[in-house]
Amino acid sequence: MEFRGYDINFDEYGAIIEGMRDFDPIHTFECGQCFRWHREADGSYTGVVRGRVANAVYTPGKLILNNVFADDFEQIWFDYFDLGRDYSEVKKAVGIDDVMLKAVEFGSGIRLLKQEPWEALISFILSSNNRIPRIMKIIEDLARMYGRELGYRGRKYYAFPDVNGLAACSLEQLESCRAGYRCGYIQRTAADVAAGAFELQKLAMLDTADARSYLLQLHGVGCKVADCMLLYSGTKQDVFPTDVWVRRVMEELYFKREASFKKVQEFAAENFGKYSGIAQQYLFYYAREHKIGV
DNA sequence: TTGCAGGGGTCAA
DNA sequence: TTGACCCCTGCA
Repeated sequence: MEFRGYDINFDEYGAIIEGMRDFDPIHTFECGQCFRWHREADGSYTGVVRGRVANAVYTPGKLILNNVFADDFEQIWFDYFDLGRDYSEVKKAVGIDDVMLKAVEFGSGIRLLKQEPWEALISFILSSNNRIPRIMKIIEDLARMYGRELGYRGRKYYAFPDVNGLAACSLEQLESCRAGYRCGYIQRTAADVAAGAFELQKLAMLDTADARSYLLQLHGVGCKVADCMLLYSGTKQDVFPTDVWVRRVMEELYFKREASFKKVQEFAAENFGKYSGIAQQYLFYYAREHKIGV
């Protein structure tokens, strides 16, 4: 069948997407934006998204999503993989100089995954002062303890716990996932969202500055976490999540001297505009793999 | 083996 | 602006 410009076929295993451009599973799943895709021995990736398990196999031009069928593809996966976006246009817009041209070429298969907002919020609260493998482990533990059980190919997987699932947990229960002081943040945020004191669905209706301010009301959410949540939930693309490491990379690649957080943000807004967040992904992945800013 | 510094951040003083 | 925070990792 033809679906919004893609040639998609379904068999008993799942979806086969032909003519897939601007996608590489390593670039996309291992650039630091997501925490629930695991590489299998055969090089494919298995992940849990919105309570569904899928296995992604990629060969140039063709993406196979095992365990993904027509309804879910249209309702979940098309948006999740940002398939409606023309990345050649993004690349043109952010390829402003030699540095960015190199970064874009190196990470040419990065796609911004549109993750479930609640999961993105909690995941990035957990990311504070923390490293990727440990964040992945904490999220996996939380899902195993408080998420719905799912099965695929004889293995157990777990959905990310919903708002009420986490709001119902005591601090002691949350602490069993060994997230340390972040457990208190999770508990208060879950309580605020469950009580309706904070409405996640409002974020899409606000402009970027207001959405960021709104998120900052939550306990455990500062500028970096707010920008990550907005970017990786697919809510806003004109943010440039800046942590100490991104700042160091920008100093090395662009400023050639110390630069403030504000300076980095202004530079991104002026040069990358509405695609700042995607530009950050290319730059960040390039810098990490080339050990820039270490 | 043990001990210690520091981490892709946030909060509160 | 600065230290504390929970836990883990890397390194001496």
